Amino acid sequence: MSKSALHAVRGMNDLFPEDTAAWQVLEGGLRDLLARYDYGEVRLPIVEHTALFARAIGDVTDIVQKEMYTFTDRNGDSLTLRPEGTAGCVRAVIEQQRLRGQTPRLYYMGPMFRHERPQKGRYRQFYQLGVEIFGLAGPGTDAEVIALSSRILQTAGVSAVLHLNSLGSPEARQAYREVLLAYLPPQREALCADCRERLERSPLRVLDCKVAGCQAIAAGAPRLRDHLDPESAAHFATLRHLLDALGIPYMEDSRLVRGLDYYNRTVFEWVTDALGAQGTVLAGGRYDGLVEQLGGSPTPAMGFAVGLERLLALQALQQGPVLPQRPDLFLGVLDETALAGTLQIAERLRDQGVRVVTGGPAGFKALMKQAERSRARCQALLGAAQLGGAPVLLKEQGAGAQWQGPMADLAGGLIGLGVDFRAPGPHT
RNA sequence: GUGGCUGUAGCUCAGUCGGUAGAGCCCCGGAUUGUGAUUCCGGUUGUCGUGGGUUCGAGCCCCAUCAGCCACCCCA
Repeated sequence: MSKSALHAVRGMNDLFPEDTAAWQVLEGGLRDLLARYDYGEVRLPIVEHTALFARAIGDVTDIVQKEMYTFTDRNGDSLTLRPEGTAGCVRAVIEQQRLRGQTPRLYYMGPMFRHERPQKGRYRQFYQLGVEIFGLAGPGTDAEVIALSSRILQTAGVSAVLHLNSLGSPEARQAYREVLLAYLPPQREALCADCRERLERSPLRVLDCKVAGCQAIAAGAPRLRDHLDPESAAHFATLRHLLDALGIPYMEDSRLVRGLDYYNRTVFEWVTDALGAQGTVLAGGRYDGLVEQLGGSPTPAMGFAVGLERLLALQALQQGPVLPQRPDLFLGVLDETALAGTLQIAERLRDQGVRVVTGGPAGFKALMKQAERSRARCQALLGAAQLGGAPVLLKEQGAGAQWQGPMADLAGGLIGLGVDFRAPGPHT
């Protein structure tokens, strides 16, 4: 395809009702769930000043170095399409003074942008649910947040494995980094090319390299959990105890190191092997230093993000497809002269909550086909005769149950056929 | 950013040695029919991803490019 105005930008997808049905059901379920944990929605800008992401995420991370959609606006400011949500959310709570003696529990759902090569489970515009809680430092918060993350997967009807680790305090992490830098360089030649790079930038990442040779070296490396500061070790121990008490199984994964710089202490990921290479469905952790780093007063915080495409992909795999809602009634117009009357009837039925789709004017057979394609529960065809008072034949599609009566009683006919349009829907 | 595979009708795909574009499904109209099936008749399927090049002639060969898929990297 040529790079024309008629093509969506690479890695950015169009979603039609076949797809959005599952999205809407999921989003509705997630909002209900979040309300039960007393999280409130924030709607934040999709664009922020570039410097915010550089400062929050870390200058040397891949996201900042090569994945951001950055542009200069008409004022000459450097702006960036958000590659993740935490930075903007932290900026907002500082700027809007939400941290004075308060402990906001916030969530957001929306698109994020990263300029990466698209593949399964990875897109340049992708959607995340992000959850953030501020002002609470205790392990009970970590446990509750992880419990919430577990319920999110449960709400989607999805199963995955929880990986859990503690990065300790920044100081402990720095000290451990030194330990690693004493252990790894002598074996430099045995490491893969990528890991030799990592030695400079991010030695902790060598630990979760997939190359066999590196894994062997990583297995013999000093472990982070043996180098935690006492407070972090106690925090982590309590957290594990609480998770046990909540009945949430986890896998301690000492090689779990999140990619963003701002994490400390608890980090966790829900991982599946069913989605190919992009197995992380939900991930997050504690970031006690970030608020202060961005100019706020010192405030502990934690949060996580769920990749909605990945969650839905896993759901489709484990639960099957979610079908769009079916209309209750297809109303076909047989004669041009019946058009106005049919539209009036349709409007009246919609007043009563019936999901109505109309078709025509068209020939008899064409209407039957349209009715079938509409997936409506029931169908009725109206011509001049029916509008003139002749009985209307209401049929349940597929099943064959029928009702016959005056046009004004169509709603009653639907009820007679077991179509309960009066049940409150999710949006009433 | 790197690599492998793939782009032909709305969908699934054929297309031989380089010789004017095909099938099935779907869709539309009609016949038959008991208000949708079956059967039958007829009809539209199209920038062969795009742009160049070679050639008398390119869906096919060459180059470039775009897109999709998968993996690396990284991440949700």
